[in-house]
Amino acid sequence: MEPVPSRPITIRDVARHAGVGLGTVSRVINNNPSVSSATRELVNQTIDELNYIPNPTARRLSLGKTLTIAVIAPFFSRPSTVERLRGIEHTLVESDYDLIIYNVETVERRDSCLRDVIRPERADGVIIISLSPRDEDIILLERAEVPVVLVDANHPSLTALNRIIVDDVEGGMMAADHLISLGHHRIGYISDILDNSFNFTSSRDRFRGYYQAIESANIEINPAYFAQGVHGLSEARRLAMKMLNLPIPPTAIFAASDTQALGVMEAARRLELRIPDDLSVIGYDDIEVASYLELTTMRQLLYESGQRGVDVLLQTLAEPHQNPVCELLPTELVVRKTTGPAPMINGLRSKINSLSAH
Amino acid sequence: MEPVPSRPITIRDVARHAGVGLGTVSRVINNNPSVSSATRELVNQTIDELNYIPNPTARRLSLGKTLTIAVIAPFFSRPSTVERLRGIEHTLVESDYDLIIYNVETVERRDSCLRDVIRPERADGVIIISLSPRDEDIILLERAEVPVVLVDANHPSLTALNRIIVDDVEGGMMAADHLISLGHHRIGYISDILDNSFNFTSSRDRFRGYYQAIESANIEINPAYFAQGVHGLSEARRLAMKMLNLPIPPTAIFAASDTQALGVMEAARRLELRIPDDLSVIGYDDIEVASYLELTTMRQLLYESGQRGVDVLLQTLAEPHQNPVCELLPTELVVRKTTGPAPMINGLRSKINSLSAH
DNA sequence: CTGTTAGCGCCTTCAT
DNA sequence: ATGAAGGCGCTAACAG
Repeated sequence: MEPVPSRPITIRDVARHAGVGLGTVSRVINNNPSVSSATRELVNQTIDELNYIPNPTARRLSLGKTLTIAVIAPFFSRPSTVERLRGIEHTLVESDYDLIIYNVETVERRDSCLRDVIRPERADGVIIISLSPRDEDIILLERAEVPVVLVDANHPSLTALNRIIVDDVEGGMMAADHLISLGHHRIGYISDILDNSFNFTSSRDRFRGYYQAIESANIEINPAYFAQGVHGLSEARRLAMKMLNLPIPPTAIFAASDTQALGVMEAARRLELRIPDDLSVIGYDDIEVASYLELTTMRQLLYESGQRGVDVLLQTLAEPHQNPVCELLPTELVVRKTTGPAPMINGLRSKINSLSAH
Repeated sequence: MEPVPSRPITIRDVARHAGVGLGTVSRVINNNPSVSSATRELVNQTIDELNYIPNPTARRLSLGKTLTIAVIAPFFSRPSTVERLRGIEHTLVESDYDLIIYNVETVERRDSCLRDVIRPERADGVIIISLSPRDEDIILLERAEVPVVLVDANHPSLTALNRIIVDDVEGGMMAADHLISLGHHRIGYISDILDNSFNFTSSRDRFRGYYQAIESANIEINPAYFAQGVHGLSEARRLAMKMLNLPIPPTAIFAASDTQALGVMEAARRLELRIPDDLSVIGYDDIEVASYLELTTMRQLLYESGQRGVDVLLQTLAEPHQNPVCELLPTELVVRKTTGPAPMINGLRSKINSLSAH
C-alpha cells in the first residue's frame, strides 16, 4: 500500500494503487461497459479510498468539450431575469454542465459577449436572454458553431435558431383590453425606452398591442398618455406623477413591467389617489411581489422560459441535427385588486371627495 | 499564404502563418517582454487575421489553474443575495477570472458544494455567501487548498479564514432601540426560522440584539410577540396577521428582512391598520424596493460585501501568504415613513376610530 | 531573442 | 477485458 501523495490525485495514482492500467480507470469513470465487474469494483473502491475526483479541465481538453453552458443575460439583477435564471439553474444542475452567467449592462459588453462567448472553446451551448439580435447579428448567430437558444428574444428573419418566445403584442393588447372592458377611456402606458440600444423588444411590442387595442376600441390616442424612461421603479414613479398631474389625467395606467407598476402605485399613493377607485394599475410579468401587493398583471412564465431553454439546448446537444424549435409560451391576464371600473366623472372625482373629507 | 482551416484555430496555425515558432506566439499572448517588437507586431497581426483566440481549457490545464472563481450562494433569487452577487460579478468582470455560481437550496447541496467545489481542480478561489460553517465544517475550510472568503458568514473559532462580516446583533439592537425610542413597548419580531439547517445566523443574531435591547429598556418580554416561519413574504404576512390579531397586539414589528417587512405591511393593509399610525414596521437590508415603499430599515452594504469579497480574494490570489483579513461592514439605521411614535392608548385605537368613521 | 521539447490529466484508439 | 501510447492546445523550461 503506497502512501497518498499530497499533490492532487490523478488517474495515474488510482491506476497504480489499484494495480491496473490507467485506461481501465478512465473506462470506469466514464461508465464504459467493457470492464469486468470485478475490476470495476476494485477501481471504484480505490477511487473512494483516495478521494479521487477527475480533473475537469483535463477532461474538457481531452473531450474537446467545455462541459459548460453560457448564459448571456442583461441586467441580471432584475426580478424577471433572476426568475429566468432560476429556471435555467435548476434545470441545469442535474446535468453534467457547469453554468456560467455573462451579465450584460452595456452594449459594448453585449457585443463582446456575442462575439467571444459563442465559440466552441468557451461553451458547448449558449442561452441568450431577452437580447433580440439586430439585423447584423443574424449572420453571426446563424453560423455559430455552437448551439444557441434565444429566450424571450426573436427576430423576424430568424428560422434557423431555437427560440422560446412570448407574444408581447398580444399581451399588451390583453392588458389594454382588460382596462377598456372596465370602462376606461384614458389609459396611460408607462415603459422603459422603446427605442433602446439593447434592442429590447418587449416594451415596444406591448406598446404596439396597447395601441392596437385602443384604436380598435375607437378611443382617441393621446400622446400625453404615453411616457418612457430608463427602467426602474423611481423613473416610473416620476413619469406617473407627471402624467397624473395632467389637467385631464388617465384613469388607468398600464406599466410595461411590474417593477414599473410599483412605481406607478407609489406615485398614486403620494398623490393620495386610491387604487383602484381613482386609478387602475396593471403591470407585466407577475413577479413574486405582485401577488402580495394584489397587483393585476400579465403573467408570463419566467421560470419556465429558462427551464424550456435548457431543455431545448440539452436536446440539441444530444441530437445535434434536429430542426430548430420555436416555442411560444402563453401569456395570461391575472386580475387582482389594482384594476377596477373607471370612475364616473373623471379620475379626480374621488380625490376631491377624499380631500374635502379631511 | 495558406488557407484558414475550418477546424478551430490553434496556436500552431498562428505560428505557421506567421512563420515563427509556437513558443513565440505563446509569449506574445502572455505579454512576455522577451519578444522583439517586430515579431510581436507580426504575430499580433496574424492573430487578428485568423481571428484566433487561445483555447481557455488548454491554458487552464497547462497553467494548472482553473481561472475561475466559484461562489456558493444560498437561494440566489433572494434580493439580498442577488445584490451581493451583483457586487461580485461587477468586480470580477474586469479580471481574467470566470465566475461560476453554485446555488444552494438544500442542505445536501450545501454539503456537496462545500466538499466538491473547494478543490483546486474546480476553482482558484471560493466565495461563500451567508452560509456560516458548522463546527464540523471548520476543519474542512481551514485546510482547504484553495483560498476561501466568507461573506456574511462567520464562526467564533475561525481566525484563519478571510471574512467580510456584519454585526447583526448590533443591527438588531439598533432596530429595536429605534422603536423603543419612539415609545413602543409592544414590539414584535418576525423572522425566518432561527434554528435552521443552513445555519443562517443573521436572523438569530438580530433576534439576540432585539432581545437585549428590550431587556435593557426594562420592557417585559412577551413570547407571543416573536414568530418565526419559512422565509418569504407570504409566510411573514401570515405570522403578522396572527400577531396583530392578538388581544393586545404589538404596536411595532421588526422584520428580519425587507421581504418579510413587506409581508407585515401587507398584513397591516388587510387589517386596515395604518402605517405608521397604528403600526410601525422596520425591516432589514434596504433592498431596492424599500426606499420606494418608504420602509424604515437597517441598511447593510450588500453590493459592497460582494465587491470586498472579490477584492480580498484576488488579493489573496496575488499574494498567497498574507494574514487572513476580517472586515466588518457597517450597518445603518435608515428612517423612512413606516415607523412613528407609539399610539397613545393601544394599537387598536386608531383602527377603532377608522372603523367607526366608515 | 527565438525555436524546440516536455509535460498538464484525461480519453481513446490500437493492440493484445 | 485490459494495457500502452498518442494527442487535445497551451505554457514554460531549455538550448541555442
